Amino acid sequence: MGSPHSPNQNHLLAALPTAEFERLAAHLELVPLPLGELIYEPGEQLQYAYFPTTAIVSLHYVMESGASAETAGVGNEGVVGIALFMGGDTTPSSAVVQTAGHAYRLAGRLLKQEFNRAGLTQQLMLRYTQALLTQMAQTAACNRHHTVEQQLCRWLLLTLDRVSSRELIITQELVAGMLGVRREGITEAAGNLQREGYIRYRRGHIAVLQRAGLEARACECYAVVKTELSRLLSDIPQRQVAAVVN
Amino acid sequence: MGSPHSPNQNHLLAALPTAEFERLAAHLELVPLPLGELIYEPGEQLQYAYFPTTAIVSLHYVMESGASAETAGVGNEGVVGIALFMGGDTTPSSAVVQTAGHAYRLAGRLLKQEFNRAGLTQQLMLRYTQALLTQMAQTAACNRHHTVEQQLCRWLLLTLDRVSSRELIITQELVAGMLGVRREGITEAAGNLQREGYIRYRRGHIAVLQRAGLEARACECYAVVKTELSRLLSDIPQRQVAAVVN
DNA sequence: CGGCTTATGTGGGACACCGTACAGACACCC
DNA sequence: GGGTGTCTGTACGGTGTCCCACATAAGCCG
Repeated sequence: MGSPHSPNQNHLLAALPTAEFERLAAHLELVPLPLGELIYEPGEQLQYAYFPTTAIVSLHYVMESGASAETAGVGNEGVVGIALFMGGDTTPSSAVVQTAGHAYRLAGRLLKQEFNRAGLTQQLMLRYTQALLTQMAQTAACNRHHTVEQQLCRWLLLTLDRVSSRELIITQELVAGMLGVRREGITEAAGNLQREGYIRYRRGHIAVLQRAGLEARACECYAVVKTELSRLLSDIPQRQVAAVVN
Repeated sequence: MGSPHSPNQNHLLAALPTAEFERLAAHLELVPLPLGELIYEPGEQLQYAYFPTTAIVSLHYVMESGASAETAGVGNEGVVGIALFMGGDTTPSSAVVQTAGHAYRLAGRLLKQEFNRAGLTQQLMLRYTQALLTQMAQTAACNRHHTVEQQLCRWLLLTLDRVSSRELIITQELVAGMLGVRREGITEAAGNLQREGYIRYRRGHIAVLQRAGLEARACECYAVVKTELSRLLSDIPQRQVAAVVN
């Protein structure tokens, strides 16, 4: 079978009540997001919100020195472009595609319109935003106190949760860029994890063999982010539609 | 003269249109916030939102190891307890009074009610939340890349902007706790700044003599947070009223 | 298949920060 | 006014990460 795309692959869209979803559905546009694509730059007026299905987008800040750091990631659990309904219309950070895939995009005006109807869409967007806030706060604490290896484990787990496969297509160089550390630091940490048999990698590919191993090595931050996300969004019933198998 | 408290000392409350302010005013309760008071703990169901006037509250996360780090600070520019209207009702972080002073507190139910009227209160709260998000994202990047001295300068400036005096009442030990670094690191950095003549300190007091010096030594993060806050909130007209003496 | 680009592995020296330990000094309170 | 608890200054070795340089190897493409 091919790859039947559906908005329901995005958890937020899948959770919208039928009436609200119907209003948006016609305007959802499936777009491919190639690795490295810049979705928005600092200060740029956002035009669209993106609901990733298979793609993963990294929100990160680039410093004057050129150094950068990811502050949060967005996959099929969320939406890129919260500034649209929060009222700022832009942010000082940028959004870059970290894992190639697809997303449904929606004109900012329409999302804002639906948000202002104060229905479940609004509630969902606000709750997701709070989860994002937690992710950023946790990243801040994690950057302060945890080792590169712990952070790598956290990052791998969070990324893994957003893709259907157990293999990530990304180079160590790019991972280093995400975490804001040296490439060699990733090489060393990944080497340790491979020696333990938790992962196996080759040029541009990282396969996770033992999730449990990574979870044991990761810092608490992974669990905190994960738990908070499900706490905030899980009690909202998913609109049940024929499950789309990918 | 004494110290005439007024809700208008808090920028958010001061920006509410008359009608909306009037609905809340009767329920605003002035409370003293002593240094170190725990406003809420991780996972605790919030009861009140706090609008600081002279107090400063630190949002921070305490790790399993006992180490901790501030993820954002809230002073007279903001509100403590955004989880109330974001829908989560609680957060994994805690809120502690970093500078003693006062705040107006408001029952969570009432804030949420007013928020749901979808007037300017909602818009203000959302915009402030976005500013808070930026602050957390910036803290994450800052923790990754900048030195203790740079971060101390950023922290001093942000704190200074929230108080009326140029002197902060806080020990180096507590500052270290905020930034999540060793106390000795602060001693050393503060020593440098004092030698340059930018600040002068004695047990539990830090006086800023040359703001410009601190600004030159601080990382860009201070300016980013500051600029974003004013971008998001400055274009909202402040309600001009006769100062209310309480 | 052979060459070239790009990713990964390794090592050495530098530096910032940590952990610990302890000495001095200030401010408060009895 | 003297004791006492707390805050601040200083020093030491240890460690994690950075910066730089270069070796090796994998995959792509002609």
